[in-house]
Amino acid sequence: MVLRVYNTLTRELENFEPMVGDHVNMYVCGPTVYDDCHLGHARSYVAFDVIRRYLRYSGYDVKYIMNITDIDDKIIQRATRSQEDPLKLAAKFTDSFLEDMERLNIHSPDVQPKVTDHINEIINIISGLIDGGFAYVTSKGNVYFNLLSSQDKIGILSHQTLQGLLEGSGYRVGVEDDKRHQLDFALWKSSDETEIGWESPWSKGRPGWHIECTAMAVKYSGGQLDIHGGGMDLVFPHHEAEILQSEAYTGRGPFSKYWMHNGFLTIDKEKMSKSLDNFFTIKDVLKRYSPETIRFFLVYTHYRSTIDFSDDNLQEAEQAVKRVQTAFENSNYALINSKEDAKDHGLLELVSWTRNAIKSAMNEDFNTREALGHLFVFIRKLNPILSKTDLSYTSIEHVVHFFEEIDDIFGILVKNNGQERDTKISSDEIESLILIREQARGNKDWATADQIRDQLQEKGVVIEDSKNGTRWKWQ
RNA sequence: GCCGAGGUGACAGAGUGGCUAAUGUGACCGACUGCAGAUCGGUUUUCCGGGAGUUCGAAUCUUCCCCUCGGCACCA
Repeated sequence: MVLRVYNTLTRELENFEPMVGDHVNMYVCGPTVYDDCHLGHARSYVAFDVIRRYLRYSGYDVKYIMNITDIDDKIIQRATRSQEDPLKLAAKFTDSFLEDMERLNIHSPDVQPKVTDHINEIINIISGLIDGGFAYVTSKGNVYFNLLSSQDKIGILSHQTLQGLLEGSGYRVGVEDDKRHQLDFALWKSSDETEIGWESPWSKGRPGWHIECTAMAVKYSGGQLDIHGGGMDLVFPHHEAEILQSEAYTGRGPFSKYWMHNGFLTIDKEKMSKSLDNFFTIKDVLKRYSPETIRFFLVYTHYRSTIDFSDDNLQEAEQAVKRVQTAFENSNYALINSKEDAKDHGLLELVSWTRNAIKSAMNEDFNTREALGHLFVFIRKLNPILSKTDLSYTSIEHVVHFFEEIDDIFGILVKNNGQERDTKISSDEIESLILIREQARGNKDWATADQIRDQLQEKGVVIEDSKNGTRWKWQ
């Protein structure tokens, strides 16, 4: 089976072939840490987390790089307003971001560089660009990329002509008057006395918006990436600027072989964004839904499609993910009642069929929706088998491992089973109450049985009777 | 203006030339159960925006039209 990936560069599904063997250099644009991340960020980072996990699952040796932009005009503005040190503000929101990522079960990148740790690299690259005639310094100490030096690459990713770009940006003419061409973009911005800045050959200043990604991507990939990802809104100008300046600097192309972009998260069919002020932070949403529910909600739609945020959709996800988790719990429970050398009931074949179905779905540009559809079919067929009393240990164990295997890709099962609980009742007490209840049930003393069940319920213990006996779990 | 994505059942959302069009959620009915939970079956479901065309055959290809959303130097 061949993995196929949609490439924004060519607007086509292409067979995925890394530049060197099985090694994949993957770079995803991380956050600018001037505020808490909202659910739109989560959408992007979860999407690429799944892509990265699937690549690894498929046997690729993935180096996953995600930057943190911890200096930028927005950070400066925010810090000025709240009279904080910009770097401290950035550090605070970096911590907040990392906490969100962990809660959403997003694996840490292999490298997570910060812009402020790479000012020297940035300065060196800008110097290289100036020396090569790709950038120029102005009398104000700003450095701009000279767009006309790379005319053949303008519009390479956005698929726009220079003329089209000019028309679109027409009303913004004259914002910075020291540019030679209105589409030239800043590599270095000089800071005034009150603003934070670093010494450079041109001025005390700070990096422009796009250059930091070039600096870090080039440093950690060696110059060329296999995959560069990010939100759809970064295609232009951010990613296009990266291509121009990176290829100008390294003299090599392509800067990235595949460009992947995730679709937006909308709310009431409008893009969720800071500027529209219609966003929910990840922390807001985590107060109302479990991390697994949120992840499932995000993964249950193909990464390039738009997802609409609504309580209805979150509640659907909550129910759906519960179904998966219950099936996993029930499989673990079935393990207890299984026997050596008992019947397989077609489980091995079911697992292997499902694995293949999920792989073919994922190989088609990471079609998570279809893949999870296959998982649900698996669960529907699995459930009746789990209630059988003559199941083979080996087969059930296979099923349990299969859930874990698939979850390495999606990350939606509850992980913290061993978590200590703040409870007023011990497992032993629960077990003995269940035993008493069993006797009552044997005598058809339903009143006592129900009373015990209610008693346990009050302490957060859920009782479930089945053919294989009574089981309990924390609510 | 330029560029792009999309319109599939109650809702969400796959499928992109060929079995009665996945899957999830909801609602209703039934099975199982002392009851509950979990689960299973059935119904809602002959649902592919509209017209024309290509084809033995179209949700899928071509063309025209209608509608929605997004990008175009703040953005995941």
